[in-house]
Amino acid sequence: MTNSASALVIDDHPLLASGIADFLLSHCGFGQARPVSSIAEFWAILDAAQPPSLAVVDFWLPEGASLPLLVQMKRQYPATRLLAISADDNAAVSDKAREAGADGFLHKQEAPEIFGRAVAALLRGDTWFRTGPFAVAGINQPLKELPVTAAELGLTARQGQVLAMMLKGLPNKRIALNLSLSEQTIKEHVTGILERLGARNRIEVITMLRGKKLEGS
Amino acid sequence: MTNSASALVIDDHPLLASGIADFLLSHCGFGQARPVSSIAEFWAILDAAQPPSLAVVDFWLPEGASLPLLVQMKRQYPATRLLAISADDNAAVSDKAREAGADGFLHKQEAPEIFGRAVAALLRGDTWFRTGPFAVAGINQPLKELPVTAAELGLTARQGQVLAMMLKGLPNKRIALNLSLSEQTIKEHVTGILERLGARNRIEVITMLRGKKLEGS
DNA sequence: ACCAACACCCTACTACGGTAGGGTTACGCC
DNA sequence: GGCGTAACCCTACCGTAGTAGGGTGTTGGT
Repeated sequence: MTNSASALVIDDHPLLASGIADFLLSHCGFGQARPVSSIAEFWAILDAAQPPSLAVVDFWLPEGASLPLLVQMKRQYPATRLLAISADDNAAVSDKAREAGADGFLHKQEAPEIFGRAVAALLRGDTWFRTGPFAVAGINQPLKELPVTAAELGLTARQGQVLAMMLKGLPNKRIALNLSLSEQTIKEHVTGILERLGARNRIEVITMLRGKKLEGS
Repeated sequence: MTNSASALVIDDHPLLASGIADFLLSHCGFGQARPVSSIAEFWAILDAAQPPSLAVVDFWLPEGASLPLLVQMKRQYPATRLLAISADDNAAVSDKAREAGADGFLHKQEAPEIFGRAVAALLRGDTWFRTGPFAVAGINQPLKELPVTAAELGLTARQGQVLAMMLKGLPNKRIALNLSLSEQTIKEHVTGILERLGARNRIEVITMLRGKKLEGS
């Protein structure tokens, strides 16, 4: 074919967008591959030029902008193949992308070889979504959690242990059993934790420490 | 200088590692820049060759492996400059990296130009950590949250509204005020939600839906 | 020897969360 | 019309969460 494929790669990490664009040029036979890192730039290029054969879209664009972007792309440029990419291995993310109109989805941590195969599949008109044991995974995938020590929060060792179980959603009674203490003692530790963290109840603590994980389980 | 700099780039996203390595070669005057995407490969290369001038380390390596990696690198190859990179703009992450021995830290979404400046600073022997208003930001940064609709969870519209406030940590009384309903009605909606999601209490719901965000605020 | 901090125990109380049972209105469907 | 469902209200009950107040023993610092 004389007409080589063109691509637009949008990711808020410019280095990754460049890396992918380079890969498309050097390994996938693309004649043009342009990396962009902002939504505005993305639409500006589309307005000014021919729609590309392929658009690679980061799923986690700031403010959840990727889903509406996919929807609008599908509506406005149905000929452009849409490949969504994401850093986390969550089946729900893949489903969301497909619902929004993506023709394919894969993880950023895939080997370049796999990436190339997915791109080829999309250009052929096929789709590319993982199925199998992976897709069964339910609501909750291991999220990345920043480790925090009890000391960093100004808590004693015991309070740290109690807090760790609180964050798992355990009620006082079960925490007491786990630590072989009376429920009352747990309540006092909880009161201490609330005071220290400036929370009114355990629920505020949980929402406040979302995404953190106490060191030592 | 006749001796050009060498680098080792570790990131579990091969395309990003390659992108960064290419950038070091083409824009930062590096004579060698090797991308790797697994810990094992990383140490294997270090064992077999001269320690590089620079190691670029993704903060969110699987299983939280990056912090121990930084610590051991600092101990074993103190001459190698360590640059940690991360996708999220959380001050706590930067602090953690510094504590673990990194000489610099920056976000993946930084412009390549900034990235180049940070690399240059590290090679000079300087450090590179952001300070300023950014660093003041406390415990919680906006996390990426996968949007979910009430319908997807099998909930009615009202239950969805109640659930959204539950996930913010609001008590029934305040939810009732916000919706101009009696507290009792809220309790019934909560009971319905618990039943539908198979949870025993609201805390289980919150931990179960960690990282999700109900659509429509 | 003394004091402060921590950890542990107790009783007693208030407030919030959640369930059960019973009742009203409004909407859409067969 | 009759039916189901969702939404709204009420009283009543029970279990958990959290506070207050008072007590014991241990540890580490001055």
